[in-house]
Amino acid sequence: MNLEQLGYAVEVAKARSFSAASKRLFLSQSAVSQAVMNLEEELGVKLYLRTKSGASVTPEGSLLIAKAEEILNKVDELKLAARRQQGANAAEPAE
Amino acid sequence: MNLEQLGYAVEVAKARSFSAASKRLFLSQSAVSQAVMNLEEELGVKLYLRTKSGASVTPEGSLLIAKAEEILNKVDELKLAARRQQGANAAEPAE
DNA sequence: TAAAAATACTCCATAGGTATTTTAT
DNA sequence: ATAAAATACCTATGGAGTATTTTTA
Repeated sequence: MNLEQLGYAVEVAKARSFSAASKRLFLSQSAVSQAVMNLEEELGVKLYLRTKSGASVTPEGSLLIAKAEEILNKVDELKLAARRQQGANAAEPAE
Repeated sequence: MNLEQLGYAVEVAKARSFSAASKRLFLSQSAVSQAVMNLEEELGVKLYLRTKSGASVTPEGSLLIAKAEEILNKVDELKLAARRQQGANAAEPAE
């Protein structure tokens, strides 16, 4: 499992389509498909129902997608906190 | 940034040493050193003070390490939730 | 049959290993 | 001098691309 996979999975859920998600992510459809498939395989859970008109999140998937979003939010928090630390250090040269 | 890096960083913080952490993680000292250095570079924050007797978390690092642990906990939650979904599906063959 | 998704390859980036060098007591 | 960490270099794995095939409404 990795953070990219989680991000792609969340984007597919939002876009309700692999190809649409891949455009939003500036990736190929194949990259998104493979990444999400690997994630599904690793988790042992089918996250989406694939249809001609796109992809819809399965009932089992929705909980997991929600948790993936929480993780990604925490990662953003971490990055923001790091940037604040940087700034704090730069502002206090001699401590 | 990736989840392995965060895991290594947390382990180094706990072990207060790169080489000790690498043993716990069943990795080489070099792998842990490189991974954590890359993380520090990406975040722009020095997470540890390196000394002969090991590594201690910097004041700026401690907040970030705590956030890393939160992320890893959420990831564990996700994995657990996935396992529960698997079991639930297996138990309900025809729905 | 036409859209969306999956597959088959190829290439490249990077994670991790071993061996070695640098650093700090 | 020595223990810990950093660096150099190499290999293998896997992520992403293009081209193609398979699926399904």
